[in-house]
Amino acid sequence: MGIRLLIVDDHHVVRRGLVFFLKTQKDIEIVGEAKNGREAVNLVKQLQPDVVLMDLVMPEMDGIQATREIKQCLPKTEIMMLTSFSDQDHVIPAIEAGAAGYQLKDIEPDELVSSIRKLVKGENTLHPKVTNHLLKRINKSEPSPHEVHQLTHREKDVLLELTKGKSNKEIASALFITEKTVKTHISNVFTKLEVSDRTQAALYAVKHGLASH
Amino acid sequence: MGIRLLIVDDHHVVRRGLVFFLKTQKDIEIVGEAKNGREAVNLVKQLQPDVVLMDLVMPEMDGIQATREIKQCLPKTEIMMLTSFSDQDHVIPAIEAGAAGYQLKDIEPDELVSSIRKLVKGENTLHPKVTNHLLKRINKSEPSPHEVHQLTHREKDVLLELTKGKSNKEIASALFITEKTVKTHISNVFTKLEVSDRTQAALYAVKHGLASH
DNA sequence: TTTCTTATCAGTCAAGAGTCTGAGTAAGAA
DNA sequence: TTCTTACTCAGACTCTTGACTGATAAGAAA
Repeated sequence: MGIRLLIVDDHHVVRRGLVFFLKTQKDIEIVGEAKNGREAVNLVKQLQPDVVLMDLVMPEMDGIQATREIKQCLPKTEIMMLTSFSDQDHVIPAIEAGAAGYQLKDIEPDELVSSIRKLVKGENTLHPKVTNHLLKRINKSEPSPHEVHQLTHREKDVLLELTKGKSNKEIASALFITEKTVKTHISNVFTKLEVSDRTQAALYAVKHGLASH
Repeated sequence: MGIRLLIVDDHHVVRRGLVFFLKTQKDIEIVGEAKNGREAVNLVKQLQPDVVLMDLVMPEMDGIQATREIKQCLPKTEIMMLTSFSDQDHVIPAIEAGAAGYQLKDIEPDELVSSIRKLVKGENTLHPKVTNHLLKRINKSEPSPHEVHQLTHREKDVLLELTKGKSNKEIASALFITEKTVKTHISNVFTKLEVSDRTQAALYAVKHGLASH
């Protein structure tokens, strides 16, 4: 019996490439392809593959959210992240969402295959860079870069305007409130995000995908 | 005689995928692979391929710079950009650098092949989204988003520190100059980038890939 | 040589940013 | 009802920013 695999990537050429290569492996059976997270979730429910090869950044729904939903419905499905991002801000949420593997796209194809095989045996395979981040994370036991989610609705509104490069006065008139109120919200945002000025807040926001980078 | 093709992409799986697929095409001969711009330039000089399939974002040297250098040495080499970025800030410089084709990675593989064939016949093939940008660009004839390149070396240094969220004082001690000098540089950066404060400058920098986003 | 560019620094000044304290209102939870 | 949270606003105060003017020195280009 082969490994039933679902491929998820928004780029057609990448999917086609993976299919072409993985088809040469006798013990792997590609049961389907999806071009975004939403499609992936639906197809997983329908096809119940053993392993999902999941891209991270995709339109409609990203790989993190898709992983979360898949692990909720069908927790025995193994998710292997395959992406080009190796920074903490992508790695940690992916692992937290339930990905059992995390490989970078510069991986040797042969290694990719062997890590897929390890995955079904219950072994987790992470790229060295990724492992590094995890260790750092555990050692420091950071409060997690999720402060954005602790922002209130209004604070997010203000932050969004801020990331457009607007001044307090401009934000005030955009949201129909006074400059004083804007200042209050912004101060709160700063403490929640643990930054000390608007530039840092704006950079934080675009880095963590809050703004329309 | 087949089309001699060089594949340039920093992701191994992408390269492998393209090779696997393109090998099925009888009139295409893959003469080599490169994993960054610098390798690409060297290999082009050595192998003299007809067409280069070029990724945009790569370590060491990006696709734009590589295209520029290749077109300078061997102008008859046709460059096809194959990337996932369809925004103006990537498209325009690529075209200006001398790329004759620009396709997105979500292209149908068959279409990719046919656009490669068109390329050697001298026909330019651009993705519809890309064409759109070009038309807009011509109509508006914008001053071009290239102000970054007009920055002096020192101004770039300062801007880089700025995009780390540092204050003028912090930038000053990081670069071993006074705060006054930092202010001077920053003011110059603002006028060149046509922004009015540091937040906008920082956002501009990360958007245009100057910082280590 | 002269001119231009770049990098350095200073002084002044107005405006903006950010903090702190305090306070009123509305909605929802306990 | 009471308590809490979110949103709103104000005054006072400090510090940072950014513009403007002007100056010096080194090096490249004309």
